[in-house]
Amino acid sequence: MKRRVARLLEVEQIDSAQILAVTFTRVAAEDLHRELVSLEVPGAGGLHGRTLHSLAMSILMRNHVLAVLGRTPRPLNEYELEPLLADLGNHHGNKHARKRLIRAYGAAWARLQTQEPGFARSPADQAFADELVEWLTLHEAMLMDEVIPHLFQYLRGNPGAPERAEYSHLLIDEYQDLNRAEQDSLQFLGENSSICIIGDDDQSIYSFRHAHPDGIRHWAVLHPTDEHAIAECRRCPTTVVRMANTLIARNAGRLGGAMTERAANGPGEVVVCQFGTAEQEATAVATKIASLIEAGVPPREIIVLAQRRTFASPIFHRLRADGIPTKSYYAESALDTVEAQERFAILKLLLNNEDRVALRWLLGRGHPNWHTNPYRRVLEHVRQTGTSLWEALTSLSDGILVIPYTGALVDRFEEIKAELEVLGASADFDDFLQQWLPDNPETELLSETVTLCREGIDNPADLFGALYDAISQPEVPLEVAEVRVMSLHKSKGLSSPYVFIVGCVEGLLPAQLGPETSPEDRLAKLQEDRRLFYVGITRVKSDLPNRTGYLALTYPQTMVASEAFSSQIAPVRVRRGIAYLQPSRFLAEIAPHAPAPQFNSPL
DNA sequence: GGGAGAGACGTTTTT
DNA sequence: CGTCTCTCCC
Repeated sequence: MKRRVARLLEVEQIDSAQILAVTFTRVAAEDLHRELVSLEVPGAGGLHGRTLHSLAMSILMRNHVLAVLGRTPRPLNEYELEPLLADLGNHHGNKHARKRLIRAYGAAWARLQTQEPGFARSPADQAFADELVEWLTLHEAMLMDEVIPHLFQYLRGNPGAPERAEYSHLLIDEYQDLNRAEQDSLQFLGENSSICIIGDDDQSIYSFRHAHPDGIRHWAVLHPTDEHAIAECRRCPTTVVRMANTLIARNAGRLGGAMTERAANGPGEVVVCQFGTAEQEATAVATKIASLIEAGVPPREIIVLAQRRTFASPIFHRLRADGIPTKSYYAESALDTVEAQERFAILKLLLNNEDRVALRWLLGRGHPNWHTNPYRRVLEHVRQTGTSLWEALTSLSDGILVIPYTGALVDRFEEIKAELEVLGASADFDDFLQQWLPDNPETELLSETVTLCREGIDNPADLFGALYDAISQPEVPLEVAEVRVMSLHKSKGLSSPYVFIVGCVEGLLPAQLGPETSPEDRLAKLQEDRRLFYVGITRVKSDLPNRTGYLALTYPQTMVASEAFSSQIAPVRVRRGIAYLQPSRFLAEIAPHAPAPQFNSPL
């Protein structure tokens, strides 16, 4: 991608404004920009990689699309989904089903690669969408996921949109991770351009957001294409390439064939080891990492991949305890506790009484059903009279307005209002901070974030802005110095000379599926999990001349049953609180090229 | 609105 | 296995 951009700029003399480079993540976008700058090609520094979401948002804002629809670009925080889900009511199915519907709506209802995006596929879907949009409109907010459906509708409905003719060259990275709505939106943006897509169907691992490998597989069938296959695996040791080839060969409909080994990389070292318990597994991994570091391996060259937090945490804590610099990518968000969420909501409401989502969250907080019924009554009044939520509640509180069965809600409102008054009366910013966020172990992470971004800030509005950015768009350091502990999903795009994959057990890799899952879905998910494992093992890098690459695949025989259940790992059987596990079938699949498994031995 | 009891759920993840 | 969610009833 980088080299193509360089060629367009340098050889073909294309204006950088005519080139659109789209990436899946913010990190990839920053990465691309950094690489382009380092190329020292004239104009390359002016080209920024963009995520599809940021591009969508700027197109929608530029064209006042949301304003015309009566929508407000106030994004919902993750935790603010709770009252929304409660208010939507269970005639749409249980909470789980409602979440799934929100996700499908965010994919513009194209759940499958073969489905055309843009319209609900059933009256039930449509009814759900109507209710969802009504709630969001009334609460003057939107879901992050709505950006794509809105972009798609805008581009489809406006054949004359300037954006459809803005670019002469489109470059799209990680194409296999895009769902149909995203693919089709990009198709509109590039309808008069040369399009270059980059991706690997064997690394498609985002079906939960309705991205399927068939998207990239069908590309060349639908568009005249000049294909460039990259067959040689330049990164991995030869043993790993062989393992990966036999593994992925079991998947159907693949675009490419086997990867070619690069003999110069050397065979590498692969270890497969079973442990009696998950605890022993964690200890062995941590011990091996400690000895590697002892031997002079820089911590940043070691990654530990765990598909569940429950496998990641003990290793992370053990390494930390040993004084080894370690970073967990499962790290908690500052808004993980209800207490922190409440502080954040109070701040939002203090800055804007009309922040209806914050107010709705605060009104329902702590109640099993979020006070759905009384809230619905108040909302009905707001809807009919066109007053604001804050005004309606103030009138109720003052007794000017009477709505039956809303007593508990009004009591709660008065508490909130009283707290806002106290905060509004604080003497100065320090006093305000003390009042707003008193010391509390439950809000410790939020306090830390406040400390981090407090510099130069002397009012609540700026504090909120800085906090919001710090929480929703955390800085990703370009250079890490630590051992990294992360999920297989997060590891995509990384490579490292030392890779540990822990918890390689059946029921996790591949994952357990619900009893209702259809045979086709089962097969599709099995193949996706196989790709996930494939992504994991191919993170190993031969870093010659020093290192030929090390991969450890480990799995426990038993683990604490409650942990297995709470992290959706299907045990073979459970006895006295202990879950018994079987090795991942993927280990059997790579067996022809992998070493024989060891038991309880040092790695 | 609250309590009791039955039943479902829990994960990975991007913007 | 432990907790949350849902339904039913008062």
